[in-house]
Formats: sequence, C-alpha cells, structure tokens
Amino acid sequence: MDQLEIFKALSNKSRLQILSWLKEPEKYFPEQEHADFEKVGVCVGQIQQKCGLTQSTVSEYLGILLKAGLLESTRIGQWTYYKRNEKAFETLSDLVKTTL
Amino acid sequence: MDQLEIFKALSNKSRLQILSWLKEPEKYFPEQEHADFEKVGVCVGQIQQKCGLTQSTVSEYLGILLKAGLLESTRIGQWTYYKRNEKAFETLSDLVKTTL
DNA sequence: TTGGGATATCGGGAAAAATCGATATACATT
DNA sequence: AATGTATATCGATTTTTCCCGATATCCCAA
Repeated sequence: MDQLEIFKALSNKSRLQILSWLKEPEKYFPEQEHADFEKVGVCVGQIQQKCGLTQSTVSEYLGILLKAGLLESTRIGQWTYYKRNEKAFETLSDLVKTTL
Repeated sequence: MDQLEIFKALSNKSRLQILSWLKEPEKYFPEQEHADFEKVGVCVGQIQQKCGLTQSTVSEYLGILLKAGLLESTRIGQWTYYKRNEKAFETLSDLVKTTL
C-alpha cells in the first residue's frame, strides 16, 4: 500500500466522483445486461457517460485507481468492469488514523 | 473539510515526511529554546533543516498543510511553530472509512 | 531607529498531471 | 475473414505542481 500513490489517485475531482458512484452502483447507473453490480461492478462505458470525459481519459483514470489498489477489475467479454476494493479503504482509514 | 484539498496536500513526499516528523517531534528535532513541542510544535527553521529544501519551499508546504487543516500554527516572537491537528486526522480517517 | 534573523510572498523555469483525438487491441458476431 | 463494439494505449497540448532565488514583512535587540 503506497501512501503517496493512493493520495495522488485521490487528488482529482473526477476520480473522487467515480469512487462515490461506485459505492452505490444501483443508485447511479442503469441496469446492466451482462453482469451484476455486486459481483463485478460497472463497465467503463457506463462510467464514462456519467463523467462527461472522453473514453480515453476515463480508461486512464480507472487505471490509476486500479494501480493504487482502490479498485478491482474484471474482464467479461468485451467489457471491463470496475468495482471498489472496500478492503483498501478500510486499510487506508486505519493508516490515516494510526501511522499518517 | 475539503476532501480534494486534503488529498492534494498529502500528494507530496516531502509533505508526508514533514507530517511524520511532527508526529514525534522530540524524536526527530533537537531541543528548542523558546517553545514546547507539545504546546506549539516545531518552528519552520528546524523543519527546513531536516527537509533539505529551501526556506521558501518549506514555508509554502507548511502553508498548504495548514490551509488543508492538517496543521495548526502559532507565532511566538520571530518564530512560527507548526504542529499537527490530530483531530483533522481522525476526521479524515472516519471520512475515508464511511463516506469516501 | 537601525540592523539582523525568521518567516512569508512573489515570479519564474522545469517537471508532472490532466485531458484530448487518433489509433491499437481484444473480443463477439456474422 | 470481415465488421462492429468496448477498452487500452499513444502522442500532443494545456494546466497544475514542484521548487527555487529574490525580495518583502515582521519582530527583536542594541
């Protein structure tokens, strides 16, 4: 768990927004055909539509959050689904409380 | 408590380092003549020496951490002392756990 | 009230991040 | 094999951050 990398990943309004949407996918995204929110999360295209950023930017941002360990991804067919890694947020919370 | 501002403040190796030093001033800084670590923290000059950055950079960095609410400052004579605002770290920890 | 020391602010050059369009890759369907 | 769709990567431009030196401000002591 690289503190600096995580804080950099969190230093962007759009990325914070994405994380908050992914906290309650059923609230912020329409039904998905091929996969379950709970199991695998939300696909890139859905996230992109809400963001209002280009596909390439959103893909990169998701990569940044993934690399920092805050998201997990699953490829199913032509789609890549992203969901939060809740464990990472708990670990981060503890880190902020005890060692930061 | 502005999430984004806080995460930006934490997105820098030197600033993280400073925060960690200020967690245990007596361990990382020599005795101070004019003030108490517990009460007011450590003065800019001491912090600068450990950083190896210029005086202006360190002053700016402390300002960033102060503005984000992570530090508190006290002016005594010609010195400005900075110490951690532990309450802010607890609040941040909770925020990461519950709302982020 | 003048000089010196501590800190803050200003202006700038270099490095990194944000963000895009274009293109590549990967998979599914026909 | 060819086409279409979803995502990833590349290259480029703009914006932001990093970090410095120079200067200004603030405070103390002589």
